[in-house]
Formats: sequence, C-alpha cells, structure tokens
Amino acid sequence: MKKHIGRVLSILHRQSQIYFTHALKEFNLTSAEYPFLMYLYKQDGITQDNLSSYLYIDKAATARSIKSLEQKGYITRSKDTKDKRCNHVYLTPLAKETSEDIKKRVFHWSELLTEGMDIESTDLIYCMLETMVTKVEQMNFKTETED
Amino acid sequence: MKKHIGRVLSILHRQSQIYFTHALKEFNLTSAEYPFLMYLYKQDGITQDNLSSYLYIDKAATARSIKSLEQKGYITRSKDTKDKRCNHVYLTPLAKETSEDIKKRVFHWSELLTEGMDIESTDLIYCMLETMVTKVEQMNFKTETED
DNA sequence: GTATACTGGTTGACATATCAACTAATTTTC
DNA sequence: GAAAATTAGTTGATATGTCAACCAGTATAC
Repeated sequence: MKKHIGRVLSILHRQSQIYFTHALKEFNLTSAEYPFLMYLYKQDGITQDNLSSYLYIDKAATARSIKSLEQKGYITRSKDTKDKRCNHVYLTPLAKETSEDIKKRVFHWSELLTEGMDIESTDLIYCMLETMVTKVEQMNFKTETED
Repeated sequence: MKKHIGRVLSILHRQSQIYFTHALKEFNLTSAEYPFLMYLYKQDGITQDNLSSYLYIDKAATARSIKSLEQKGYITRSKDTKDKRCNHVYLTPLAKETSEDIKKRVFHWSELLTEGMDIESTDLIYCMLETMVTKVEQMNFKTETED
C-alpha cells in the first residue's frame, strides 16, 4: 500500500495557520509573521535574506511580512554599513516584552499535536521531519522534473 | 529545549507546493487540484462536501478547485437526484487515462522525502502524522483560544 | 577602470486558502 | 404544514506565498 504523505502535511499546515490566526490575534500578529519573530528571538539582527533562507520562504514574502512587522512596531530595520544592500532586522522593546507570551502560544501548538505521545516518538518525528527538510534543500524540482 | 514543529511542517508544505506545480505542469494540473483527484481515484462520485471534509479544505476552496478541474476536463459534476443541494463529482476518461502517471508523480514526492529511511520509521511517522490530524479534528481553536 | 555577473530587496501579477455573507434545498420544530 | 434551523455550494474580500522583473549595490573579469 503506497502512502501519500502530502495530504497530512498539507492538513497540518492549514490547520496550524487557522490556529495561529486566532491564537496570536491579541498580539496583532498573523500566522505569516510569527515565524520571523521566532527566529529573531534566537538571532536578533540578522538580514532578511537569512530569514528567507532559514524559513524557506520566498524573499518577496519575507519583504512583505517584515514590512508589516515594522509597521506593527515589532521590529526595526537598518541597512548594513558595509554592504548597503542588506537590511538587518532588530527586535523592538515591544517584541521583547511579549516574547514569552508569544512563544507560549507557539509551543502550545506543538504540544497539542504531540499530546499523549511518548517522548521517544516525538523526538523521532522531529528528527525525521528535519531530515526531510534537509533533503528538500538539496532538490531542484524546477529543472529535475522537466523529464 | 522546546521544539517547534510548525516550522518544519510549513517548510515541507511550501516545498511540496513548489514540487507539484512543476511535476504536474504537463498534465495542466496545479498543486491545489491534485489532492481532489487523488481522493476521487479512491472514491469516485463523492460530493464536494465529502472532499472538503476529507482534505480539511474550506468548502469555498473546494468549489473553486472543482470548477477548475471541470473546465480542464478532469471531472464532471451532477446534482444528486434526491438531495438537490449536493454535487457528485465524477472522474472523466481523461482523468482515468492519466491516473497512473499522475499517481506516480504524487508518490514520488513521498519517496523523495522518505528516501533512505528505514521502513519502520516511515511507518511510524505516517502513523503519528495521522494521529496529529485526528487530534486537530477534535480541536476548536476559534473559541478555545479566546482566553 | 569599465563591462559583466551576481546578490539583497521591492513590487506587480497571480495562485491558493480562509472567512463571511448569501442562495437554495432540506430537515427540524411546533 | 408553516416557521426556523441546518446544510451544500457559490461568491467577494482578504491573507499568504511564488515567480518574474526590476533596482541598486557589490564582486568578478578583462
């Protein structure tokens, strides 16, 4: 019996968007914006390009989300003094103050999904999903699938 | 160390959209449309509502994808004779002729992701992802998260 | 040093999905 | 059986993301 992993991955993605839309509403954040904040909590001051690469999000989408986060007061931007093409993105006090509450909501989603599962299984699944991501990184569909 | 499963699920979802956009281009199918065909291959003649429920896709999105599949000649629709609200969706000869080739492309994506993993692990991950989907099914964020 | 290629970021066009409002058909309630 | 509630499907507004084209700045080639 062949398995089709795409269906479940799509469902979990769509449902997570719905969850975050509601869970982050009180912070005036959307499901598209929070991933950038989450990475900035680990690496404040990185460039938009770094954010795009880490999240595998198109640089156009990154530009728009970062712009929105700036307007909402969560981040500021400043050009690199040496390489004037680069925008460095920094967390504002607002972002820092609310970080624990925001993170709590974000991790809650993972907890909901893995609730009741034993720790070995959840570790394994995280590990395997990460492996899949690194595999995807090495692919190049646009040319490969032209057969 | 807290884990955030959302990031990897999002990445895999977005990358799969990119893969399917290219892999199904020669069939004139999009990443949004193929999931409906996949389910119809198992259950020809079901209603749009059934498709929405199975795929956890909003009925509005289903309506638009089904309309597009109809225009492309992959499916036909007919109203239920007893319950005139329901649209039954049927595969056309075109859909049936191309089914094996389409399925091959779809399963190829799963194979790429799980390549090199042992069968016990992939079985487990499918099982756990399915479990997560059933969990999501029982949630109701819209009200729950209003705390 | 100038021409060429590449890189980071922005913008416009388009695809995909959700939500809300609506219609039409059906079911429930009384 | 008429009013009210529910259900299947459609449409409009909006959010998210990709791709392509573009600009400006940087790096490479000669």
